[in-house]
Amino acid sequence: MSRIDKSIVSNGAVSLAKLLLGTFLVHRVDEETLAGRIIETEAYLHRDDPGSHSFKGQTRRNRSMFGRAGLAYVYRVYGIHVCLNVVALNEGAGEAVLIRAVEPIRGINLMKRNRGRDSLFELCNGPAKLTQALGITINDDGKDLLVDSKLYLATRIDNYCWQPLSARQIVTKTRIGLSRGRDLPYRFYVKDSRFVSCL
DNA sequence: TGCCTGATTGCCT
DNA sequence: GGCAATCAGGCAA
Repeated sequence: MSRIDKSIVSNGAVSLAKLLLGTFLVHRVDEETLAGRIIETEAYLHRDDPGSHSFKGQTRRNRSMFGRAGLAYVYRVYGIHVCLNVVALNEGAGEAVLIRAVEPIRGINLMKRNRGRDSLFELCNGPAKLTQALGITINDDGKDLLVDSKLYLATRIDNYCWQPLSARQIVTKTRIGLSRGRDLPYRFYVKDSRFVSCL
Protein backbone atom coordinates (compact mmCIF):
# COMPACT_ATOMS: atom_id res chain seq x y z
CA MET A 1 0.00 0.00 0.00
CA SER A 2 1.51 3.30 -1.10
CA ARG A 3 0.09 6.25 0.74
CA ILE A 4 0.37 9.94 -0.07
CA ASP A 5 3.20 11.44 1.95
CA LYS A 6 2.68 14.09 4.60
CA SER A 7 5.14 16.35 2.77
CA ILE A 8 2.79 16.55 -0.20
CA VAL A 9 -0.23 17.83 1.70
CA SER A 10 1.99 20.27 3.62
CA ASN A 11 2.06 22.38 0.46
CA GLY A 12 -0.38 25.26 0.13
CA ALA A 13 -3.71 24.56 -1.55
CA VAL A 14 -2.68 25.84 -4.98
CA SER A 15 0.41 23.67 -5.03
CA LEU A 16 -1.42 20.67 -3.59
CA ALA A 17 -4.24 21.02 -6.10
CA LYS A 18 -1.74 20.45 -8.90
CA LEU A 19 0.18 17.71 -7.08
CA LEU A 20 -2.99 15.71 -6.42
CA LEU A 21 -3.68 15.42 -10.15
CA GLY A 22 -2.89 11.85 -11.15
CA THR A 23 -2.95 10.46 -7.62
CA PHE A 24 -5.57 7.95 -6.52
CA LEU A 25 -8.58 8.28 -4.27
CA VAL A 26 -9.48 4.95 -2.67
CA HIS A 27 -12.55 3.91 -0.70
CA ARG A 28 -12.90 0.39 0.66
CA VAL A 29 -16.50 -0.52 1.34
CA ASP A 30 -17.23 -3.96 2.70
CA GLU A 31 -15.23 -6.33 0.51
CA GLU A 32 -15.02 -4.00 -2.46
CA THR A 33 -12.43 -1.41 -3.38
CA LEU A 34 -13.58 1.70 -5.17
CA ALA A 35 -10.83 3.81 -6.64
CA GLY A 36 -10.18 6.49 -9.21
CA ARG A 37 -7.45 8.71 -10.56
CA ILE A 38 -7.82 12.37 -9.63
CA ILE A 39 -8.36 14.40 -12.79
CA GLU A 40 -9.66 17.78 -11.66
CA THR A 41 -9.17 19.90 -8.52
CA GLU A 42 -9.81 23.36 -7.15
CA ALA A 43 -7.78 25.26 -4.54
CA TYR A 44 -9.51 27.17 -1.74
CA LEU A 45 -7.48 29.52 0.40
CA HIS A 46 -8.21 31.37 3.60
CA ARG A 47 -7.58 35.10 3.55
CA ASP A 48 -7.89 36.90 0.22
CA ASP A 49 -10.18 34.17 -1.12
CA PRO A 50 -13.83 35.24 -0.73
CA GLY A 51 -14.92 32.06 -2.53
CA SER A 52 -13.62 29.86 0.26
CA HIS A 53 -15.69 28.42 3.08
CA SER A 54 -12.90 29.43 5.46
CA PHE A 55 -12.91 33.08 4.37
CA LYS A 56 -15.12 34.25 7.23
CA GLY A 57 -13.39 32.12 9.82
CA GLN A 58 -14.03 28.82 11.50
CA THR A 59 -17.55 27.53 12.12
CA ARG A 60 -18.91 24.15 13.07
CA ARG A 61 -19.47 23.27 9.45
CA ASN A 62 -15.97 24.08 8.16
CA ARG A 63 -14.10 22.99 11.28
CA SER A 64 -12.24 20.18 9.46
CA MET A 65 -10.94 22.68 6.93
CA PHE A 66 -8.92 24.20 9.76
CA GLY A 67 -7.63 20.81 10.88
CA ARG A 68 -4.26 19.29 10.05
CA ALA A 69 -3.19 18.77 6.46
CA GLY A 70 -4.46 15.56 4.92
CA LEU A 71 -7.81 15.50 6.66
CA ALA A 72 -10.99 15.13 4.65
CA TYR A 73 -13.27 18.15 4.71
CA VAL A 74 -16.65 16.85 3.56
CA TYR A 75 -19.60 19.23 3.46
CA ARG A 76 -23.21 19.14 2.32
CA VAL A 77 -24.23 21.48 -0.45
CA TYR A 78 -27.68 22.45 -1.75
CA GLY A 79 -29.12 20.26 0.97
CA ILE A 80 -28.66 17.18 -1.18
CA HIS A 81 -25.10 16.56 -2.25
CA VAL A 82 -21.73 16.22 -0.54
CA CYS A 83 -18.29 17.31 -1.74
CA LEU A 84 -14.83 16.11 -0.68
CA ASN A 85 -11.81 18.30 0.05
CA VAL A 86 -8.26 17.52 1.12
CA VAL A 87 -7.02 19.90 3.81
CA ALA A 88 -3.75 21.60 2.79
CA LEU A 89 -0.72 23.30 4.34
CA ASN A 90 -1.09 22.94 8.12
CA GLU A 91 -3.48 23.05 11.04
CA GLY A 92 -5.23 26.40 11.32
CA ALA A 93 -4.35 27.48 7.76
CA GLY A 94 -7.91 27.05 6.48
CA GLU A 95 -6.75 25.88 3.04
CA ALA A 96 -8.16 22.89 1.16
CA VAL A 97 -8.40 21.29 -2.27
CA LEU A 98 -11.78 20.28 -3.69
CA ILE A 99 -11.75 17.05 -5.71
CA ARG A 100 -13.93 17.82 -8.73
CA ALA A 101 -13.43 14.80 -10.97
CA VAL A 102 -11.94 11.33 -10.92
CA GLU A 103 -11.28 8.69 -13.58
CA PRO A 104 -12.86 5.41 -12.45
CA ILE A 105 -10.23 2.69 -11.99
CA ARG A 106 -11.61 0.01 -9.67
CA GLY A 107 -15.08 -0.98 -8.55
CA ILE A 108 -16.70 0.43 -11.65
CA ASN A 109 -19.75 -1.82 -11.47
CA LEU A 110 -20.50 -0.69 -7.92
CA MET A 111 -19.96 2.93 -8.97
CA LYS A 112 -22.55 2.44 -11.70
CA ARG A 113 -25.00 1.10 -9.14
CA ASN A 114 -24.27 3.92 -6.71
CA ARG A 115 -24.81 6.48 -9.46
CA GLY A 116 -27.72 4.83 -11.18
CA ARG A 117 -26.18 5.28 -14.58
CA ASP A 118 -24.05 3.33 -16.98
CA SER A 119 -21.76 5.68 -18.87
CA LEU A 120 -18.17 5.51 -17.62
CA PHE A 121 -17.78 9.23 -18.22
CA GLU A 122 -20.84 10.15 -16.14
CA LEU A 123 -19.75 8.36 -12.99
CA CYS A 124 -17.24 10.75 -11.41
CA ASN A 125 -17.18 13.94 -13.53
CA GLY A 126 -18.33 16.31 -10.80
CA PRO A 127 -17.60 16.88 -7.10
CA ALA A 128 -20.91 15.45 -5.88
CA LYS A 129 -20.96 12.74 -8.53
CA LEU A 130 -17.69 11.21 -7.40
CA THR A 131 -18.68 11.17 -3.74
CA GLN A 132 -21.89 9.40 -4.71
CA ALA A 133 -20.03 6.94 -6.93
CA LEU A 134 -17.42 6.17 -4.27
CA GLY A 135 -19.96 6.03 -1.45
CA ILE A 136 -18.42 8.95 0.44
CA THR A 137 -20.83 10.59 2.91
CA ILE A 138 -20.92 13.46 5.39
CA ASN A 139 -19.83 10.90 8.02
CA ASP A 140 -16.41 10.82 6.36
CA ASP A 141 -15.82 14.44 7.35
CA GLY A 142 -12.65 14.75 9.44
CA LYS A 143 -11.12 11.41 8.46
CA ASP A 144 -7.36 11.40 7.90
CA LEU A 145 -6.79 10.59 4.23
CA LEU A 146 -3.14 9.78 4.93
CA VAL A 147 -3.77 6.97 7.40
CA ASP A 148 -7.45 5.95 7.32
CA SER A 149 -7.97 2.27 6.49
CA LYS A 150 -11.13 2.82 4.41
CA LEU A 151 -10.82 6.20 2.74
CA TYR A 152 -7.40 7.40 1.67
CA LEU A 153 -5.13 8.83 -1.01
CA ALA A 154 -2.55 6.66 -2.75
CA THR A 155 0.31 6.99 -5.23
CA ARG A 156 -0.18 3.53 -6.67
CA ILE A 157 -3.02 1.11 -7.28
CA ASP A 158 -2.87 -2.06 -9.34
CA ASN A 159 -0.59 -1.27 -12.26
CA TYR A 160 -1.27 2.44 -12.12
CA CYS A 161 1.46 4.61 -10.66
CA TRP A 162 1.45 8.33 -9.98
CA GLN A 163 4.15 10.69 -11.04
CA PRO A 164 3.71 14.46 -10.77
CA LEU A 165 2.41 16.00 -13.95
CA SER A 166 4.52 18.50 -15.84
CA ALA A 167 3.25 22.07 -16.11
CA ARG A 168 2.17 21.60 -19.70
CA GLN A 169 -0.01 18.61 -18.81
CA ILE A 170 -2.04 20.79 -16.44
CA VAL A 171 -4.78 23.18 -17.58
CA THR A 172 -5.48 26.16 -15.30
CA LYS A 173 -8.92 27.80 -15.25
CA THR A 174 -11.20 29.74 -12.93
CA ARG A 175 -13.33 27.84 -10.42
CA ILE A 176 -16.84 26.57 -11.08
CA GLY A 177 -20.10 27.63 -9.47
CA LEU A 178 -18.89 30.54 -7.35
CA SER A 179 -20.45 33.96 -6.95
CA ARG A 180 -17.42 35.40 -5.16
CA GLY A 181 -13.78 34.78 -5.99
CA ARG A 182 -14.75 33.61 -9.44
CA ASP A 183 -11.83 35.33 -11.15
CA LEU A 184 -9.08 33.47 -9.29
CA PRO A 185 -7.26 30.87 -11.44
CA TYR A 186 -7.52 28.06 -8.92
CA ARG A 187 -9.04 25.26 -10.96
CA PHE A 188 -6.75 22.61 -12.44
CA TYR A 189 -7.29 19.55 -14.58
CA VAL A 190 -5.39 16.97 -16.60
CA LYS A 191 -5.04 18.14 -20.19
CA ASP A 192 -6.97 16.08 -22.76
CA SER A 193 -8.67 13.88 -20.14
CA ARG A 194 -12.22 12.88 -21.02
CA PHE A 195 -13.14 12.66 -17.34
CA VAL A 196 -13.23 16.37 -16.43
CA SER A 197 -16.49 17.87 -15.13
CA CYS A 198 -16.44 20.57 -17.80
CA LEU A 199 -13.92 22.28 -20.08
C1' DT B 1 -37.25 32.85 14.82
C1' DG B 2 -37.26 33.68 9.90
C1' DC B 3 -35.24 34.38 5.58
C1' DC B 4 -31.74 33.66 2.12
C1' DT B 5 -28.19 31.25 -0.11
C1' DG B 6 -25.31 27.69 -1.90
C1' DA B 7 -17.74 24.93 -4.11
C1' DT B 8 -24.62 20.65 -7.68
C1' DT B 9 -27.14 17.67 -10.40
C1' DG B 10 -30.51 16.08 -13.54
C1' DC B 11 -34.72 16.59 -15.81
C1' DC B 12 -37.64 19.66 -18.48
C1' DT B 13 -38.81 22.58 -22.49
C1' DG C 1 -31.12 27.41 -21.40
C1' DG C 2 -34.32 27.11 -17.28
C1' DC C 3 -35.31 25.38 -12.98
C1' DA C 4 -36.61 22.31 -9.06
C1' DA C 5 -34.89 19.42 -5.29
C1' DT C 6 -33.86 20.16 -0.31
C1' DC C 7 -31.77 21.73 4.08
C1' DA C 8 -28.21 23.51 7.20
C1' DG C 9 -25.35 27.48 8.01
C1' DG C 10 -25.17 32.24 8.58
C1' DC C 11 -27.02 36.45 9.53
C1' DA C 12 -30.52 39.99 10.42
C1' DA C 13 -34.21 41.22 13.47
